[in-house]
Amino acid sequence: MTKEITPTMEDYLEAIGQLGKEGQVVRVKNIARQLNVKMPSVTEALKTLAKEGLIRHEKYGYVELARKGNRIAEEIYARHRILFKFLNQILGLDSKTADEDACKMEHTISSTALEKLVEFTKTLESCPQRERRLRKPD
Amino acid sequence: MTKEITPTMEDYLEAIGQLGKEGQVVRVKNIARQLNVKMPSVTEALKTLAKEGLIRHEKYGYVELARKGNRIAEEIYARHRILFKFLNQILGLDSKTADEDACKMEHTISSTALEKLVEFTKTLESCPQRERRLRKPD
DNA sequence: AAGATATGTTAACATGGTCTAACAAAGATA
DNA sequence: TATCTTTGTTAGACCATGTTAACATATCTT
Repeated sequence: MTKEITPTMEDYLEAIGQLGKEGQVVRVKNIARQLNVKMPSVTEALKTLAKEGLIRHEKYGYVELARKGNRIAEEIYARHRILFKFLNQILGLDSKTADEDACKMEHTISSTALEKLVEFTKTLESCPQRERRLRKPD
Repeated sequence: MTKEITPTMEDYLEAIGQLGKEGQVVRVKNIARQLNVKMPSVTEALKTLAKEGLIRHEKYGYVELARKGNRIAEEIYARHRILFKFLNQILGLDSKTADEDACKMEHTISSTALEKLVEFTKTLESCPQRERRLRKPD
């Protein structure tokens, strides 16, 4: 166990986390819609995630994150937010594109880079003459 | 033709471009070493690329980028440089990590984000009080 | 030119992710 | 409760990418 988890599986965990957070019941159908895949793909993925102990899921039932899965989901989502903020607020990218880009980059950027990015963003925000860059993103 | 090209194929084109630029003869073995894969994977990839008209390659012979393949290789490499510069010089990431991260992100970041990043980097470079951030990266 | 070495290719297989079509279970409603 | 609708699963296919092992060609050295 504790195999390497793939970007795709990270996406599934993140989606499950998001849906759960929105108070919705987490069902195969919702996950499928969220990730733009068909239901059989979800079923398949859930099998994998359950095997790794990252979620709980019984046939025809709801889906829940296990402790470990939740940790990963949170982590990925945090990455997403950091990237989104940078792309949208600092670079001034429109929010749709910023979100799409964040979705892809959140799986590949190194932790070190991410830390630097947080630090950097913080510095910029407290920089008196940031207005040139920080004008309304969308 | 003009099918969607995958990140993996982009990597092959980029590697071929790099090796060519270094004056080296481009051979299967070199590409394999560069990309950390075995030779049969390269052979396979070259077949795909040739079918798409992106490279020229005859059995047991050298490899050359076709016009279209070269265009893509250059494009990807340009993305790489932009990302590397930002990660290394602006964020202060060590050059090894910056290179690795750039390698992955170069395939996924949107053109719009990339343009903004160039602009942003330029602005920062001409910013009088950038020294806090632009201290020796490695 | 002959044989040894280096390089390249093919074949067979594995993995991960997706899909469609067909079937199964659950839930809603008459 | 019997049936219809919605949701979920299974089976089977496909594509992209990679591997190892075996074979083929080229190149080098004598």
